[in-house]
Amino acid sequence: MKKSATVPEAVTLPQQRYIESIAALVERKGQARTSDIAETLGVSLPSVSEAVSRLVRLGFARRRSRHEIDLTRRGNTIAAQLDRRHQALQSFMIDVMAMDGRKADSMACCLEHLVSREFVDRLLVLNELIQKDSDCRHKKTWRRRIQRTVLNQQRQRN
Amino acid sequence: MKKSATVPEAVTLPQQRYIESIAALVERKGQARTSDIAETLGVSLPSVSEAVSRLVRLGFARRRSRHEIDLTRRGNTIAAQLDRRHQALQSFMIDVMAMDGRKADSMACCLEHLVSREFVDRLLVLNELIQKDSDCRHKKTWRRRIQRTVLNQQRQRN
DNA sequence: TTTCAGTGTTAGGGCACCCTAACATGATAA
DNA sequence: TTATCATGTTAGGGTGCCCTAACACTGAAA
Repeated sequence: MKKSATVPEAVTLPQQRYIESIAALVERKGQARTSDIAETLGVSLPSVSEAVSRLVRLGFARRRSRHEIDLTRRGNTIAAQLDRRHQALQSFMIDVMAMDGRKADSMACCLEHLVSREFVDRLLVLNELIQKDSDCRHKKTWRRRIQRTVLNQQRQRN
Repeated sequence: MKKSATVPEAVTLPQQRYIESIAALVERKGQARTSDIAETLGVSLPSVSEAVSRLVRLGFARRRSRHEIDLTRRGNTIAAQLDRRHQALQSFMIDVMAMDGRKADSMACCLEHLVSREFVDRLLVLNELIQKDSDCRHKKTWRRRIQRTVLNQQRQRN
């Protein structure tokens, strides 16, 4: 009566990346193939093969034919969540913190996997408040201040 | 002439957690023992034993005696970084987004490992701008607005 | 039909982490 | 001094994730 070694309670971070990648490929090309996933994630074919099998076993993905992989309902739910989080984070970083678009995107790619729903909900409200702040020029001012301060800091460090 | 399997370029996320835990224990009790680390991280003793050996091998930790583990200069640098990031994130979540202290803390614990220096720098400036915004009652207003909106959303979902 | 890219999967290894069981060690009580 | 308990480490196993090498399948030229 031993407790099974590792209960797969949560979808791991790499698994989330695979799910995202499949969702993006299906969206963009209508289908996701092993080699495409490998390419976009910068990983070998066997790694993808193995990971996809795992996702299928866990009920997140499906093999529709030899060359077509897609997501189940559950998989799609996760992909949608990640996308929402990504958008919220990226928008905050770009619009409020004046971060460079590419950096914001890659940062969002990291954080989206960990951020809680509540965090994102709150962030979205904040984004909007700052955006729609009509009687006050804070957004622009702050962006400038943040940008200037950080650039100065970086300059001093070099 | 094969490329060695895995180059340990980056300190992994679990490793960062061990480093943090050691730093906290040294700070609080003057020393870190295997069992204390195991307790604070909720992990078995052998796991700690193994992890500490790894950290020692990688040059982040040191065994000063049978029951004393501490960090090297490199280890301390990482611990300090993590602490700075944690503070910045937590303060943002509590003071700006009106999050509950405990939730903010645990969220910060996740994010601190992934957030870039630049992100933190910018966040700190934003925190200050909102804090010191004397001519404008935004901070309070926004906190209230965020709090109210999110609570409403949550209520509607249940 | 035979052959051969292109695409995937299996086989076989490696490392990080985590666990339970069993063993070692050291300080203190008997 | 011996018995004991607290504290650690070793042994032995699992899973996830990644890789290279070798093998399988399929569709389209030769």
